[in-house]
Amino acid sequence: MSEPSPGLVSAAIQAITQHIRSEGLAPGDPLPSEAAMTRQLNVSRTVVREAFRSLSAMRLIDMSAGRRATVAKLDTGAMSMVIEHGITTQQISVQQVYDVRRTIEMRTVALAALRRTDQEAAAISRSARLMRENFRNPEAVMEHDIAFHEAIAAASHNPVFSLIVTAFSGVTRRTWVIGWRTRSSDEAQLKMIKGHEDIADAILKGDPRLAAEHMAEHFDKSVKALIDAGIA
Amino acid sequence: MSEPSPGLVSAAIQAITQHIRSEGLAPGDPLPSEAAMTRQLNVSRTVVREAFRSLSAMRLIDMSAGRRATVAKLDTGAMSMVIEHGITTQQISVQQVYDVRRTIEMRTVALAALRRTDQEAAAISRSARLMRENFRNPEAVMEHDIAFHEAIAAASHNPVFSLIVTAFSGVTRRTWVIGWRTRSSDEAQLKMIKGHEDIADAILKGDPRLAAEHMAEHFDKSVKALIDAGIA
DNA sequence: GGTAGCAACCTGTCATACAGGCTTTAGGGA
DNA sequence: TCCCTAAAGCCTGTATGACAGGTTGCTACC
Repeated sequence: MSEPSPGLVSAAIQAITQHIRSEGLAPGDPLPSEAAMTRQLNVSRTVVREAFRSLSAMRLIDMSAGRRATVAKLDTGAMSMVIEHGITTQQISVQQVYDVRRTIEMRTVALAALRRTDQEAAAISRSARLMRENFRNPEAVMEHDIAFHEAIAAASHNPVFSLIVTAFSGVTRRTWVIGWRTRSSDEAQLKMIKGHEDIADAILKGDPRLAAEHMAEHFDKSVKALIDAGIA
Repeated sequence: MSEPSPGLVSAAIQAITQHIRSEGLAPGDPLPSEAAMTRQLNVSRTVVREAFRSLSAMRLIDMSAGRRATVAKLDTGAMSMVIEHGITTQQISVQQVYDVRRTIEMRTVALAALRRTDQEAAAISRSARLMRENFRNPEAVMEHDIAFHEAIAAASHNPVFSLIVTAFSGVTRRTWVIGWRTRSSDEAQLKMIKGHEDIADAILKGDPRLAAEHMAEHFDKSVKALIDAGIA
């Protein structure tokens, strides 16, 4: 991927990912030690370390002192960093993120309705219930809200959806409270929570169309709330 | 984002991203030098360098010899690495990627039909035309195919969509030829190219519904081709 | 006033050193 | 013989110093 940007570190990164590929390594499998890689590539340990560290920052590998680096399980680390970077440098707007979320979650919710296990349906319902039970504590409501959406993505049984949805959670944490505040009355806030319960019920019933409808409504109201609050 | 994984490097990464945020830096703006960061954080240059290098690997910053690091424009580098990692370690399947692509591109194509400039519409049509003109050269067809989808994402005027679509391009490059081969006859191959032209025309006409329909058809046939080829 | 060249700064890479975590193994005790 | 302990040997985390080569800005000369 991308040109061999002139640099030993980039080459080392390629070599490591190439090693994972050619050896067919799975998550948890150990990688060569830094010393071994140093000899193999004939570069200094500095270069090899920077390569390992870069992959670790992207969460493609796990590093810890004393142990060799291992292949990592799929993790949203890098993706959320990219999204957050885009937001903080104003290259993407919160509204644009919500449009993407809406697009994706209209699908995850439908898939969840079709594929969810009973356990997954229960987890989704539980998050919705916890939103209501904690509704005097915005922080808690937010966390259950986020968990709700991630649980739906997980129930879609497509880890790529989970990856993307989870990557957006960081942005959500920074803007959620704004939307909450625009729902100034208890009534408005409870209505928003009701929306989540409706989604959970539709998933429980296994009705993808209904679930998608409720999800669409939820997003439309959320975006409206953000716009009312002046988020460009 | 994520726990302060015990480590000076992680702390340094946080400090740098925090600096970008608090100073409100925009793409192209320079970051502190390694030496400055070394003093500020009171750690060795080794640590600071690994932090910078990690951010550079994620394409959040640009580094080059002699110059200070600068804030980077939005780039798909990290995301495509994550996706490729998921594929090569068999944590996600090609079919799952296609499902996500279908979901997203059904939206980008509709947005493109509504928002595209004349220039963007022309670029999309051109890619489709180049597919036909080069159709004896699979490699070229593939590249124009990829460019076609990226152009549509760009015309959606939502960089997050572009980011995601482009992140998938690497996977496409590895599997595209498989789908092409299952279309064994010239007729079948030209039919697939016709599908792209239909999409381009719908975008040109500004008909989002028609564009989405053609896109759906395109993906359904592509997925079918992959399944026929035995891609799990 | 303009320009060439030098000085200062910056990143890229290397070598070395040492602290501290982990694993394995050898040895001793039961 | 078996188990348990402790030391040895790898391994990563961090620090320091050095030098090459690129970049930039300033200075002094023309």
